[in-house]
Amino acid sequence: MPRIASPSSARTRERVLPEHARLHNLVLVLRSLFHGGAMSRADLARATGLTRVTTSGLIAELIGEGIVVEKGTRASAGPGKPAVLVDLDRVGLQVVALDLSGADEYHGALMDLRGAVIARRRVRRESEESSSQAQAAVVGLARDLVQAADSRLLGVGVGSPGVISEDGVVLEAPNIGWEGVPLRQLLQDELGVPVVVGNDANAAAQAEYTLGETEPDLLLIRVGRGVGAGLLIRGMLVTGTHHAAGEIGHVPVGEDAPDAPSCACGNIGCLEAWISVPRLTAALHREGADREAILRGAGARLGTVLAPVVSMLNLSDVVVAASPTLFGDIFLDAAGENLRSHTLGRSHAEVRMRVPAESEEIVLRGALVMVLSSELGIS
Amino acid sequence: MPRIASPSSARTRERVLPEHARLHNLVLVLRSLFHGGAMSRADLARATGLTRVTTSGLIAELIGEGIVVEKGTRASAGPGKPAVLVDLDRVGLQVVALDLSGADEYHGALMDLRGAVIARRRVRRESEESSSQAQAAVVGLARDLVQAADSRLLGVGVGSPGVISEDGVVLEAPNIGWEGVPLRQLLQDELGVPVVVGNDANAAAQAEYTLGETEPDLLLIRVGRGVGAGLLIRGMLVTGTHHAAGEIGHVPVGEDAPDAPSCACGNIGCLEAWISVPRLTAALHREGADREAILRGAGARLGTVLAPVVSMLNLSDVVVAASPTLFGDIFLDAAGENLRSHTLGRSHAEVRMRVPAESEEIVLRGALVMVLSSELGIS
DNA sequence: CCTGCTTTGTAAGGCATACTTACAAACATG
DNA sequence: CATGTTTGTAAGTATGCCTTACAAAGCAGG
Repeated sequence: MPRIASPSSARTRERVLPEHARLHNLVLVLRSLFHGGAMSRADLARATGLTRVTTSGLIAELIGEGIVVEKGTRASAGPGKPAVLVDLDRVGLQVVALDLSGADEYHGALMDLRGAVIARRRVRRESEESSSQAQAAVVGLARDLVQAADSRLLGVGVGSPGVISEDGVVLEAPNIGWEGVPLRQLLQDELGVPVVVGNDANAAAQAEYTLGETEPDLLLIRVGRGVGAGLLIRGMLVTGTHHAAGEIGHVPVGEDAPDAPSCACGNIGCLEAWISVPRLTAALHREGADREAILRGAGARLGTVLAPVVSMLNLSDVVVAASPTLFGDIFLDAAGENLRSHTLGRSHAEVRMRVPAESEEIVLRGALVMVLSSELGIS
Repeated sequence: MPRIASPSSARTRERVLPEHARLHNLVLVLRSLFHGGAMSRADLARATGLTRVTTSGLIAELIGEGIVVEKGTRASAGPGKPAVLVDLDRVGLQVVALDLSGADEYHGALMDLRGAVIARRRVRRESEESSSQAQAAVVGLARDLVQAADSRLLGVGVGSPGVISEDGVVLEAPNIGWEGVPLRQLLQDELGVPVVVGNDANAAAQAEYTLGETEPDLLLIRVGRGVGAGLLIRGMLVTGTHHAAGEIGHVPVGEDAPDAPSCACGNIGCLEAWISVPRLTAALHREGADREAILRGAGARLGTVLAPVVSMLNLSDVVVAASPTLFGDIFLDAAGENLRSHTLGRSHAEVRMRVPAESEEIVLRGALVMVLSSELGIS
């Protein structure tokens, strides 16, 4: 069962052989099926531009690999031979998804390609966990879910906080206490299935893009213990020169304000110090706190930091994935207002700020998408 | 003479046929030649991974089209049959490049592929020029230079201020008074050669990337009458949802400062109001002005605006293309200091701020690169 | 009911592309 | 001067998509 080309390998600066063309076209068929749903070979041919003959050949290969299945004939809607529907095996293929970004637990699920959860596990994080203890906990969680699979397992996807290299090495994740942990290799050796590891905010952005209906340029902000962001440009993840794209928690904002908070990093007025969940919660519990004013203020700080980014990238879609109790309409409206007032100029920029659907599961869904992308080329 | 595939057409979501593969490999050969200089067919085969046989075939086609020429045998450096060097016809192929971003003139040049200027023309802009007068002036400038070509002309590249769509329509360019001018189509109809039109800052960024030795992620800031930026991520231009990426002139910064300037757009503290050439010049000529303090202050404003962008994208290379008399070391150091102090956190970010080589000609060189990219796939 | 039309899916043969193998040409070196 | 090395090309093979042709299976109208 050869791994289908990832889209990045198609955009590469390397020579193209006939077999590469076929891989590209296979991915094209898979994408069409994933986003278009069950359809006939003839439908697929029209969707991809390939001929019926070629499409049939590709589908035959995919059926042979167990990725695509026939779904019976379509209730005929006109003249002609009735079509046989084919589709991705959305329930027969399974993926293990891990979300390591929780404040006090590791969360994982066994899912099918629809994102339906077949099994779920949570592992509490110990308060003073060592790096290797954390690794053992994550490996155990993954193994448990891999063993729960009762059908073909495509792979394991992991969304982790921190800075993560392209080959799945966690370069630094202070929240977990990791530094230079080759998590992907480690899990793959332990489990014997393909593993892909990525930053949690990046995973969430990919989930929103692939599973939702969004612009190809998409910014997703995640607020938890820290503040992180995932950014897609033309559907492609922006990783940055040192894999640290999206690390905006320590940009100072309003650092001259009288109430500017000091940050754990030593600076004053870091975005994280204004709006992270612990800091915001603490501010709200202070004596005589004006809840709405505090939330509005926090939202405004986020808007101010995002304004240059949104202007520079000409974004129109900003998603805030965070606990809705804190980051609800008050916060979001303030952020949006401030963002718009700071980006107006003569631009047509109509920035939309919104909350993602099912934000609770968004990192798990992102981990699923990462596997779909690396194993099947779907994005 | 078929137009060679642009790299963007290779990354498309369309089916791949054998001929597309060949086009891709042709581009690969051209890129290797462009960046590697004259070499033998065998060298090229090693550089691209293609076989000598295939490489010879591709080169034969390129020689047939007059894009590549043989440059004689190499002074032998070892045993074996001496190699015949081939190279892009760097002096026999010409390009017309236009820079419309000047404050009081349109500037154009006939160049060879090395960027050497063969002919140069400047057209003064009238102070109260209408849209159609400006169009006529640009068409005349282009025609003049096209007629000056004494060898094969690859095409015409235009770097223009303003917001420009992918198909070369100037959606809005307040400085020139254009709105919805289909400049690419217009010039192509008039001149009968391929034309490509792009934003001036984007052109400059492409010049720096393709002609210099930079990271694939690159931000270039242009300061003139306004402030604009060109951004490359993985060597690909970021255009934004409405083609307005890089329009950062009207992001407010330090708007609460006592000396915050008001902007023509009606807001207060727009970046452009702090650092644009006219505004900065005016500030320096004010009674009792402290030149260094003003320049440092302006630089700091730029650094503050860029900090969220640099953090979000994890950039390491920021280029400032502007008049060196105003935007020299004082300005640049202040910008860099402020940028670093606003992005430090725990990131390894070593942001380098620098001035491009030959910044006077950078838009012309960018226009050249745009033609190379669209006609030959070189980037 | 039957013929004709439409659509689906497959089979056979052709074209394009890159690869492998083989070889001639030209030069350096011992 | 023979040998080995490198370059560049020729001939044949493998892969992949295309075009053309056709069987299968249904609807529609006479």
